[in-house]
Amino acid sequence: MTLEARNPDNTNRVLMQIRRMIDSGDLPEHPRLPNERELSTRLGAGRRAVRNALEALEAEGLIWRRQGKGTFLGLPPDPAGALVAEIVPASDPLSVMEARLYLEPGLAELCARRATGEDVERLRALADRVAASGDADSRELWDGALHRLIARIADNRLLLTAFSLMDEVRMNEKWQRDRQRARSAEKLALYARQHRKIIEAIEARDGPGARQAMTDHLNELSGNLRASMAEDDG
Amino acid sequence: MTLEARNPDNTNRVLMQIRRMIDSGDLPEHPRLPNERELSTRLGAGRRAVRNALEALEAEGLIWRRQGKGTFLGLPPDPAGALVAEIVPASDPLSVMEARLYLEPGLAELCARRATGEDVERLRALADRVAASGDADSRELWDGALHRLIARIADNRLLLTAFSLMDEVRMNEKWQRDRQRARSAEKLALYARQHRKIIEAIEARDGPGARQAMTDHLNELSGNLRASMAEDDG
DNA sequence: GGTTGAACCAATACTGAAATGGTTCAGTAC
DNA sequence: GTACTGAACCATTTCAGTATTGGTTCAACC
Repeated sequence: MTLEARNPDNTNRVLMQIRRMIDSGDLPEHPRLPNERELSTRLGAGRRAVRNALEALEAEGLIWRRQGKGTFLGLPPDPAGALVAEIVPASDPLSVMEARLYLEPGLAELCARRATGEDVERLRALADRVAASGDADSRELWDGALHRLIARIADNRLLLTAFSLMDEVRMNEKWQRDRQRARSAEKLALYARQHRKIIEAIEARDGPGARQAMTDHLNELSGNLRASMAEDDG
Repeated sequence: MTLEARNPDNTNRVLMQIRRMIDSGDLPEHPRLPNERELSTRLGAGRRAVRNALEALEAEGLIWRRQGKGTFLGLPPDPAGALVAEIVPASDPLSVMEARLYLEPGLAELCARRATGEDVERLRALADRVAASGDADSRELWDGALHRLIARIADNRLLLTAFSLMDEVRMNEKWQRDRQRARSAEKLALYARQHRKIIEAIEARDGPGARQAMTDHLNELSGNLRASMAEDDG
């Protein structure tokens, strides 16, 4: 045998193909990528080439992998998440939004103090994915990853756990997730601008600016949530 | 057949027998009791009688039961405790103080918005207790109660859970509790003034003022902590 | 150097049987 | 009616065995 064994730049070819898969977002089981063996056969490359490509994507913070589990889009879950889920209190959408308003601006401020250049690159990559996402599911995925990365970069274990607490509740309350979805292209463009502004302040090490930008962003989300709830009541 | 079906006070007899088992402590797998069916046959009673006895013991807090799991001596495991246990080794006094600085000012602001006249009275009573305490232990106790009440009045379950988490971690960091103790009468007087200022802002429904007053207070505590740590290093 | 294919390792998920507390019901004895 | 027994069934959890998946190593090929 010894079919084709040479494809000098297969790693890069596969990398770009997987990048396209991520961009288009058409995955059989959405947040999860096909396993390495299947990617290998489907893309006509060795498993080594596939793994090289995945390693690059993981370094960029676009995917995460776990032995025995699989490869997934976004950021890895907080290790304390399982424990956190045990104590999440029941909350209504408005109080969850209130908690976000009181937690995340502070996290953005700390993030601005502590982010490295590499961190900023990752934040940008995630913000780009939010903007490039065609469907609401992908947007939600990447938006969640962006906010979580800010919380992680803030680098305070207790505050990160508090964030996870809030995030768990938010994820569990599926009934109201639709409400937080942008209803128009204008809103989407606004969110993209707000994300950019937050990241720019972080890059400039402007803590108060990052805090303010995050506050503005969440106030916008909060307003939309209230409007959507009032709409249903009326 | 229909052997003995009457044992008019079987529940009580079984209850006492199980009590003896617990007292003597000779259980095959120690913290765990034999399952209900086995107890039933071994003690010559119906399962109903055994369950009645176990219900009484559970109400007393001597045992706890979980479907599919078993019956065990002592109190049920506390999920929050497990979370705290995981966070404590990964956190140092400064990061806990940082979390306080990012959580409590917001709680004070919410508190100012939501406190009733009765709430303010209770806050004042606690602040008086702090000021009147003669020893460091009781000061710590009442000071903790004051800050916790502010968090409760803020009336957001998520933020309250986050605060409780932080509070428990703080309590668990025994190695550094001495450091946070005021070292002089001047400091004590300053803390008393700061507490008063926080409560006055809350009473005046001045959210930003309460936030600022709490920030000032925590910054003072933070400065003392740093000074005490630098002292030990030098 | 990079690539391929194959095998093996280690962590995780999955499946099905068994164990366990929770519940209901008919029957029995007082 | 009240209390107890026995049996059946339900819901949750555990456990053991299997399959899946990423992680690693190796020989061979260009």
